[in-house]
Parts: sequence; C-alpha cells; structure tokens
Amino acid sequence: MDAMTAIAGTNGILQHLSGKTLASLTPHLRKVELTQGTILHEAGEPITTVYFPLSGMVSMLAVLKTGEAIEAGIIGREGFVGGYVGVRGWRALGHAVMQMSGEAMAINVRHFKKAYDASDELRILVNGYQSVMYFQAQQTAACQALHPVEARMCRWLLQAHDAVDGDILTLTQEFLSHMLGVRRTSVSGSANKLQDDGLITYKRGVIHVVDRKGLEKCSCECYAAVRAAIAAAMPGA
Amino acid sequence: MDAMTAIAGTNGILQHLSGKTLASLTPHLRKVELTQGTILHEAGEPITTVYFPLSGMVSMLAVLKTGEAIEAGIIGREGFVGGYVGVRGWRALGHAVMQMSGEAMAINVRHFKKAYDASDELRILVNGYQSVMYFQAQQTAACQALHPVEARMCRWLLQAHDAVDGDILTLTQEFLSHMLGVRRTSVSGSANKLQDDGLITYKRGVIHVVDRKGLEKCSCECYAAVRAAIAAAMPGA
DNA sequence: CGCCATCTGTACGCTAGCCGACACACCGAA
DNA sequence: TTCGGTGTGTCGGCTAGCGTACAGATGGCG
Repeated sequence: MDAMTAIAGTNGILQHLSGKTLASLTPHLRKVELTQGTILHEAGEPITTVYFPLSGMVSMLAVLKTGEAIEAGIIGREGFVGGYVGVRGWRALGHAVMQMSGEAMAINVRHFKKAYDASDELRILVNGYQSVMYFQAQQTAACQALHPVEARMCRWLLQAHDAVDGDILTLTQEFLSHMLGVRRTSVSGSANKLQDDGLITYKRGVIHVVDRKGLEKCSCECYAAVRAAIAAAMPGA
Repeated sequence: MDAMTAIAGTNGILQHLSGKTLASLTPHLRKVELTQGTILHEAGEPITTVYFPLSGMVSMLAVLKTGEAIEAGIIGREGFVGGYVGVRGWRALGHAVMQMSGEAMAINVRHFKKAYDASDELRILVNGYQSVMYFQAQQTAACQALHPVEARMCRWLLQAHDAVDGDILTLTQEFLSHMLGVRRTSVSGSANKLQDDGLITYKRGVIHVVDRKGLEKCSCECYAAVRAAIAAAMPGA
C-alpha cells in the first residue's frame, strides 16, 4: 500500500486524496503503459476506464464529421481522463488520445463512480479539474479565433514540455499541424523561425526545447492562463 | 408550491427533479428578470448566485488580457449558469453575460451546493449539463479553426433562435461580430448574403429569422452536434 | 422639424494562411 | 548498397478575412 501511495503521489488528483479515500480506490487501480497513439476514449463510445496519468500527455480532440480533429485540451499528470461525469451511458463526447507515451493509473468507471459519489473530497478534486478542462477548451476557442499560428505553436510546445521529463518532444510537424488545425507548411515555416531564433532545434520528428523562456515570450497568453486556472482550481498545484 | 413547480417546469434542469429534491431548492429559489447586457458572472470573481434560465440567452465568454472576449458557449432554458462546481472559492473562469433578455430562477450558491452534495439526482443533471458545456466549448474551438464566418454565423443565429420565443432576435451586427471574433464588415457581408437568399431579414439591430430550415443548411455541423450532445446528456431533452 | 447617435454598406489595399505540387534529405529495411 | 517510406523545405497562385476609412440610412429625441 505504501508503494501504491508513492505511485499515486505523482498524479495531481490521487496525491491530494486522504488515505481513506485513496484506500477505497487502490484495490481497483492498476498501472498501465500507454504508448503514443493509443486511443483512450472514442467520441460517442461508452467510457469503460478512467485514467490518472503519471507521465506522458493526453490530447482531448473535438472530432468533426469530415474526420478532422482539433485539439481542445491537454491533460498531463496534474489531472485525469474520462471526466464526462453524469453523461448518460458515460459516453465520451470527444476523442482522448495518448500523444506522448507514458504511464497512468487506470480504474474501471463503475468503481470510480462509486468512489466519486461517496467522497466529497474526490468530488471536489474531480469537479475542479473538470472546470479547468472546460476553461481550457474555452480559452482554446478564443485562441483559435484570435492568435496567430506561431504563438499557438509555442503554447502547444510549452504544454507538451510540461508533460514530459526532459527537453525532447517526439512529434512530427505533420502531427503538430493537425493539432493546431493548420497546414503543415505553416508549421514548417514557424518551426523554422523558432529554430533560427534559437528557441528549439528539431530533426525528423524530434523537437528539442532549447530556450523555454524564449518560447514563453513568443507564446500567446493562453499558456499562462491555463496554468493559472490549474493553480486556482487544484490544491497545491 | 404548485406555482413553483410550474415555473420550474420551464427549465431543463429543474423540470427533471423529483418533488423531493425540488422541494429542497424551492425555499431558496427566486425569480429574477435579467436584461440584455447583465453580467451574471465575471471572470476571476467569486460566484454568489447560480441561475436556471426560464427564457432568454446567456453567453459564456472567454476573456483575454487584451479585453477581447470570444463566445465559447450559449446557455438557454435547457441548462444552468454557474457550473464551476468544485473550483476553489467558486470563482468564475469566464464571463457569463445575458445576451437576450429573459427570466431565470436564481439561488444562492451555498444552498445550491448543499443540494448538489445531497442529491444524486441533481448531481447527475448538473454534471451532465456541465459535460455538454465542455463539449460545446470544444466544438467551438474546432469551429473557429475550420469553419468559415458565414457558417458560424448561421450556427449562432440558430442557437439564439432556440433560446427565444418567436423569430425576432434583437442584436446588432457589431455585437455579433464580437461574439464570432470577426470584423463587423465580415458580418455585414454575410448578413447581406443571408438576406438576399431569403433566410433572414434585418434592420437596425433587429434580425428576423424567416427560413429556419435554410439557416440549418447553411450552418456548419456544429449546431447539430451541440443539439445532439444536449439530447444525449439530458433526460428527455 | 432638425439633429445626432447608432447601425449598416462598401471600397481599398493588405496579409496570413490556404492549396497543390515538387524536390530533397534522412532513415531503416531488403 | 539500394530502395522506398517518411519527414521537411519551398515555391506560386489564391482567397478569406483583416484594418481602415468613409458615406448613407435609420430612428429617437428635443
């Protein structure tokens, strides 16, 4: 159980639970390895499992009929995945995709729901994080409408950088272009500029964050806004 | 109490509560008149009151440092306003503004919270609607990224049309341009085209919806998607 | 009636980002 | 080593929507 507590301690939700509440979850928690590209939840499908990431990064995608998918939120170890609390049938309203490999604590949705209903403490944390995700989606809507590609790209890189250990992000420009909802050549152009300015280097799907402060300067306010929202909603984050 | 039940019946949340749960709320519910422009919640400020609209329309706005505000959600009588359940200090993360006058049932947030914690039934409805709002924000992010102004405008008009009785929307192009995050002249152009096509007529801040079906055809998929999400998440909606 | 604030139409040049297309560079496997 | 798949750079034409500016239209109000 001590081992479990230690593991749970790296997730922003689990680490703030009292021993009692955590104990009600642990029998059902299992550690899973999630590789890049794994689809955790699919739009319209029932959710069977809720995830508490320990590392890596999850994207929340809004999926359109055309098949296009736009990222409207990022979840790292500070939160959890599967927050459609209360939707009848627990159906996901968007995709949740593992964008950078990592580990997570997984729990069956029934067990999670039971604990959620029983624990004020868990409810506060979960609801608080849901609010953050809501805020993030709102902010992203404004960001898409008003901020230029380069600033949005910096924002994205910063969020990704937060989610991983180290300064290496393994992702292609093609991939990034889909996340941002722009053309690959636009990403190519911006990436070039950032590299020229010495903020990043990259090579065939491997981006190296060199100057984080510089990225923060080039990013739109949305990065800081989301960080602030997390800090405001989550205890001790 | 019968009168109260009848009133509550026009709100999507209240109408689905059992008599018992509703009875726990009614002593604290009061009917309020909300005029266009009233700010229900301000970004960063503590929420004191939760609203259950009976008519009219509320916009959820993402506010940027520059003062620009982009709409990332619309709430009508099907839902409620003030869903930052669990955020510490109950602070709003965005503005909530009355965009088209109407009435609402208002309740102090402490009383609401108490009922929320006590009633599984209320929690399901509230959480379900929160999920819808989350979805709506996501969808809007994608919409901003991928859909042209005209289609987005149709979507907005449809949502507004749903929220009011009759076919008259009182709002200026200037106003609409802010909601959509585009220039007024872009709205002017699109509005013109819609009028030429016989879908709407308008005159100095008064838009008349003439051909709703036609609007639906011109709108992007996002309108239908949000409607579907509401139907999926809310009982009997 | 005349005035003024507000709402709307339109026109100009401008830029970001679109779209398609192609060439090159790199890497891993045959 | 060759080859093919995948990632990246770049070019040219194009359009949607921006920014600004100004003029006309409407309606409220004195």
